[in-house]
Amino acid sequence: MISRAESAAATRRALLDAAAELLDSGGLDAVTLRAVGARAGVTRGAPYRHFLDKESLLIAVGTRAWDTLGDRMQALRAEPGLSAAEKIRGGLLALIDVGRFQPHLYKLMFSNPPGDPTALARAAQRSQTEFLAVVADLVGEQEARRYAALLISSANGIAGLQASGQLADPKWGGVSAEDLTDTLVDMIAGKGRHA
Amino acid sequence: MISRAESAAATRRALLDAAAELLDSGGLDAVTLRAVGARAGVTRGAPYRHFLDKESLLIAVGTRAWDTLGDRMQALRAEPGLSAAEKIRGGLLALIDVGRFQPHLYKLMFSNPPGDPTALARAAQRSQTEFLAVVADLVGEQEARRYAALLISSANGIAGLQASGQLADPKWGGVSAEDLTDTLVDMIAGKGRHA
DNA sequence: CTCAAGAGATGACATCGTCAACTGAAACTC
DNA sequence: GAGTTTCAGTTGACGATGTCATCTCTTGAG
Repeated sequence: MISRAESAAATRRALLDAAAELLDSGGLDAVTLRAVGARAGVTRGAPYRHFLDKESLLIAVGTRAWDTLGDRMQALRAEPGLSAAEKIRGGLLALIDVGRFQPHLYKLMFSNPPGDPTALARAAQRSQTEFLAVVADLVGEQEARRYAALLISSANGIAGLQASGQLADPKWGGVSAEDLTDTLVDMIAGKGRHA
Repeated sequence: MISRAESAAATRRALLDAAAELLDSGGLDAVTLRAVGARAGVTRGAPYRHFLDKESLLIAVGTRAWDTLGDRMQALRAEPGLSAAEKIRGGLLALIDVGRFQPHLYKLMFSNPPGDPTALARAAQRSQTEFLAVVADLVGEQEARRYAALLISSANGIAGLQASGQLADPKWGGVSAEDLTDTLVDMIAGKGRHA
C-alpha cells in the first residue's frame, strides 16, 4: 500500500530523473516541462505541484548532482591507504568526469540561475569543503584555501574545455584531462613538499 | 551617400551590437530576436536577412568576441619590454576579465552550439595560438602544449568560478582571480626555470 | 460518512523562433 | 531613361513553450 505522500515523493523523483535524462541526452533545449512530464508519466502541469517553476526544477537537478558528488568526495577523503595527492587527484577527476560524460549536467551545476544566483553555489559547498580538507592535508591549513581554489578552478576549466571538445584539438598535442590533472597535482605536491 | 551594401552591413553590425548589449545586461534569456531587432531599429524578421537563424547570430557574437580577444593577445605578444611570464599573466587576465565583466558573453564564447559544435572553437583558434607562442617562449616548444592547455584551462576555470560568483565565498579566504593567476604563473615559471 | 486538502488534468494565454508572402527602393540591363 | 531584377525589411501566421486558473478525483482526518 502506498500512501499519498509516498506517491507524491515518487512523482517528484520521477520528474527529477526525467529532467536529468533529457538533459543528458538532448541538452538543455530538450528539457521542456511537457517532455519531462511525459517521461515521468504525468502531464505538463504536474511539475508545478512539486516545483515553483521550471528553473526550480533545474536547480533541484543540479543540487542533486552536487550532493552525489559530495558523497563521492566524502568517501574518497575517508578512504584509507590513499595519499593526500592521490585523494586530490581522485577528487579532481571525479569532477572532471562529470564534465566529460555529462557535459550538459556539468554546465547546469556551474550555472547561476537568474532567480536565485546563489542556489547552486550553496549546493556545491559540501563537495568543496571536503576537497578543501584533503588539500589541507597536503599543503597545510595556511595555504589550503589558495591552492584548493586554484585546483578547483583548474579542474573546472579542464572539464569545461573537454566538455566543449576543445581539448581534442591537435594544437594541444593530444594532451588528455588526466595528463593535465597529473601535471597540476605534481606541481602542487611539489610546492607542498618544499613548504 | 550610402550604398545598399553599406546600409546592409551597418544593419548587420547594429544587430550584433544589439545582441551583445542585451546579452550583457540581461543574459541569454533577454536576447530575443524581437528585442534584438527593436534595439537595432528593425523588426523581428530582419535578422533573417543577415543570419541563418538565432543560433547563427549568437555564434557571430561569440566569434566577434574571440576576434577582439585575439587582437589583444597578438598585441600583447608583440609588446616589447615585457617578460614571457608577464605576457602570460596579461593574456590570462585578458581572458579572465571577460569572464568577470561580461559573464554572459564569456559563457557564450565557451558554449558549443548544437548546430555547429565546432564554430566557436574555430573562432578561438587565433587567441589560443598566440597564447601558445608566448608560453613556448617561457617553457620551450617541447612542453608548451601541455602547459598552455593547463594555463588556459585554469584561466577558464578561474573565470568560470568568478562568473558564477563562487570565488567570492569566504571559504576561499578572499582569494582573488589575480591571486590565483599569479600563483599559477609562478608555478609554471618555476618549472620553466628549472627545465 | 462527511469533507477539506492536495495531486494531477485540462483549457487558455502571452511569448518565442521561424516561415511564407508581400512591399518598396536601389542597382542593373538595354 | 524605361523596364526589370534583386534584396533588405515588414507583416501575418503557425507550432511550441512556460505559466496561470480552473476543474476533477482520490486520499486521509474528524
